[in-house]
Amino acid sequence: MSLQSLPGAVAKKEPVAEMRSAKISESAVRRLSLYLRLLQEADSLGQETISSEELADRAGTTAAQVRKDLSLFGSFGKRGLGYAVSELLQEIREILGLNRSWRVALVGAGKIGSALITYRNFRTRGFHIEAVFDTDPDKVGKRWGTQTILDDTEMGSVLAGKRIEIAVIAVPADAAQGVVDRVVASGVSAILNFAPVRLRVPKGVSLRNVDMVVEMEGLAFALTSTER
Amino acid sequence: MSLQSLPGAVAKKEPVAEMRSAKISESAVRRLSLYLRLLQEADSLGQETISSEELADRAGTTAAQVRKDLSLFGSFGKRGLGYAVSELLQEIREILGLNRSWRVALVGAGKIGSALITYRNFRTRGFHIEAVFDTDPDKVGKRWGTQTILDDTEMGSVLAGKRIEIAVIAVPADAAQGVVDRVVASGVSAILNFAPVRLRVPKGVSLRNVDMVVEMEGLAFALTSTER
DNA sequence: CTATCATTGTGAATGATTTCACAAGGTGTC
DNA sequence: GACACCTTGTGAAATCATTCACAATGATAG
Ligand SMILES: NC(=O)c1ccc[n+]([C@@H]2O[C@H](COP(=O)([O-])OP(=O)(O)OC[C@H]3O[C@@H](n4cnc5c(N)ncnc54)[C@H](O)[C@@H]3O)[C@@H](O)[C@H]2O)c1
Ligand SMILES: NC(=O)c1ccc[n+]([C@@H]2O[C@H](COP(=O)([O-])OP(=O)(O)OC[C@H]3O[C@@H](n4cnc5c(N)ncnc54)[C@H](O)[C@@H]3O)[C@@H](O)[C@H]2O)c1
Repeated sequence: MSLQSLPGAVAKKEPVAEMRSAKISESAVRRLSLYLRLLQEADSLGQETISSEELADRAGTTAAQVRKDLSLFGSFGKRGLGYAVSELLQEIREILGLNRSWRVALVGAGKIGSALITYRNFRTRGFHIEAVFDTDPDKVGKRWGTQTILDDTEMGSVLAGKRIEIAVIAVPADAAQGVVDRVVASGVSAILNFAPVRLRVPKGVSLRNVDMVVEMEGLAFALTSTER
Repeated sequence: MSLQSLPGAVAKKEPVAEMRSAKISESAVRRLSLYLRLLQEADSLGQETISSEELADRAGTTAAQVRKDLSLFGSFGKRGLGYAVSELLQEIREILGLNRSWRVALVGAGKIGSALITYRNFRTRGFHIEAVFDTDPDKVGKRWGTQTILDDTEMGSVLAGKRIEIAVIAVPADAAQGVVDRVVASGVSAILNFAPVRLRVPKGVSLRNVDMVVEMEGLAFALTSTER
C-alpha cells in the first residue's frame, strides 16, 4: 500500500499525491530529523508552542528555512502563534516514518559494532537491532547484549526470516561490498555504512555513509585554508 | 603566515589569491577527500594515470564534477591523457592539508571513544590522538593504547600545552556543550562531534557532526516514502 | 610534419536550494 | 468589533551547485 493512496494521512490540506512524489532533498530530511530532536527536548521541558524563529535558532538555521521545510509536507502552524510542540513533533515522526519500529541487523561485531549495539538512542528511536553477524569463529556464538553473534553464513536466511529492513555495515573496507551484495539479495533496502568505501547498491536501495576520515579531512582543510 | 601570501605554493597557474578566498563548498571538500582515497587505491595497484571519467565512476559522480572540483585549485591534468595518479594524489594531499600530521584530543573515553582510539585510518592519515580525557575516576589513569586517560580537569592546560588542534567530542549529549566551550577556550579550533546535540561554536571554529540517529532517520524516511 | 584522437579546463546553461518579503490569518486588547 | 500585533505559508528572487558542451591542447601514429 503506497502513501499516495492515503491522501491526508500525513498532512492536512495540500495535494498529497504531489507532495509525496516531489522529491525531498537529503538536507531537508536531515533538518527534519534535527527539528524532531529539538522538539522532543522542548516538549520534555514542558514547552507548549514554538515559533519557526525559535526552532531555527536552536537548529542553527533560519526561520524561513524551517517554514519551507515544513511546508513541503503540509501546514502545521498557527499564524500569530507558532507551532504546537507536541503536535508538530508527532507530524514529523509521521513524516519520517518513526511511528513504528524498524528491524535492523548489524554486520561486523568489532569495535564500532560493539559501540553501536549498546547505543541507546537507536533503540529509543525505534531502531531495533535484531541480528548481529560476524565471520570470526572466536566471536560467533558469544552473547552481545540481547543478541547472540551469528555466523556470517547464516546471514541470508536470517535476514530474510526476520524481515530485516536496515543493515548496518561495520566490517573492514575490503569485505564491505561483498556483504552489501548479499544483504541486498536478502531483501534489505536500506544500509548504513561505516566502512571507508564507496559501495555500489542497486537503484531502490538507500545508502548512507558515515565516514569519519572524510570528516577529519574536512576539518584539516578548514584549518589549512584559514591558516590561523 | 597565510596561504594568500604564498602564491603558487599550491597550484600551478591560477590566480591563487582568488582561489583561496573563493569559498569552497563542504560537498566539494568531501569529494576531494574521496578522490584522494580512490587515488591512493589506484596508486597502490600501480596505476599511473587516470581520467576524470574513471575517477568519477569510482567516486559515484560525473567527470565534469571531478574536473570542476579540481579546477577550483588549479590545473593538474594533461589534455588527452588524464591525470598522473601519484601527482594528483600529492596535489590533493596538499590542498586538504594532509602533508603534515595533526594533533588531536579525544574527550570521552567511553564506547565510541574506545573504537576511535584504535582506528588505524586516523593515524595513517596523519591524525594523531595525543590526549584522552574523561571525568570518570574509574577510567582516569588507565592506559588506552599509547595514551593514559587524563582527568577532565587537566584538559585546559594539556590541550594548550600540547597545542592540540582538533578535538573529538565523545561525551554524553548534555556534557558536550560544556566540553566544547572549554576546548575552544584552550585554543582548539576544529571539532568533530559525536554527541547528538547542535553545538554552538564561535566564528572561526570549524565543527563537523557525526550524527548516526540522523542518518538512520534518513533511511527510515526513504523506506517510508518509497513504501515498498 | 600532419592528421587523428582523447581528454582537459571552463564559460554558459540548467537545476536545486535558500532567502526574501509580504499578504493572509490568527490572537489579544479595549 | 475594530485595531494592533505576531507569525505563518508561499511565490518570487537570489544564490549556490551541477551539468553541458566545446575550444584548446597534448599525445601518438604514420
Ligand atoms: N574503529 C573505529 O573507530 C572506526 C571508525 C570509523 C570507521 N570504521 C570502519 O568500520 C569498520 C569496522 O571497524 P572496526 O574498528 O569495528 O573493525 P574490527 O576489526 O574491530 O571489526 C570488524 C569485524 O568485522 C568482522 N568481519 C570481517 N569480515 C566479515 C564479513 N565478511 N562478514 C561479517 N563480519 C566480518 C571481523 O571478524 C571483525 O569482528 C571498518 O571498515 C572501519 O574502517 C571504524
Ligand atoms: N555508542 C555509540 O554507538 C554512539 C553512536 C553515536 C553517537 N554516540 C554518542 O557519543 C557520545 C558518547 O557515547 P558512548 O556510547 O561512548 O557513551 P559512554 O557513556 O560509553 O561514554 C561517555 C564517556 O564520557 C565520559 N564523560 C562524561 N562527561 C564528561 C566530561 N564532561 N568530560 C570528559 N568525559 C566525560 C564518561 O565518563 C564516559 O566515559 C554520546 O553523546 C552518544 O550519544 C554514541
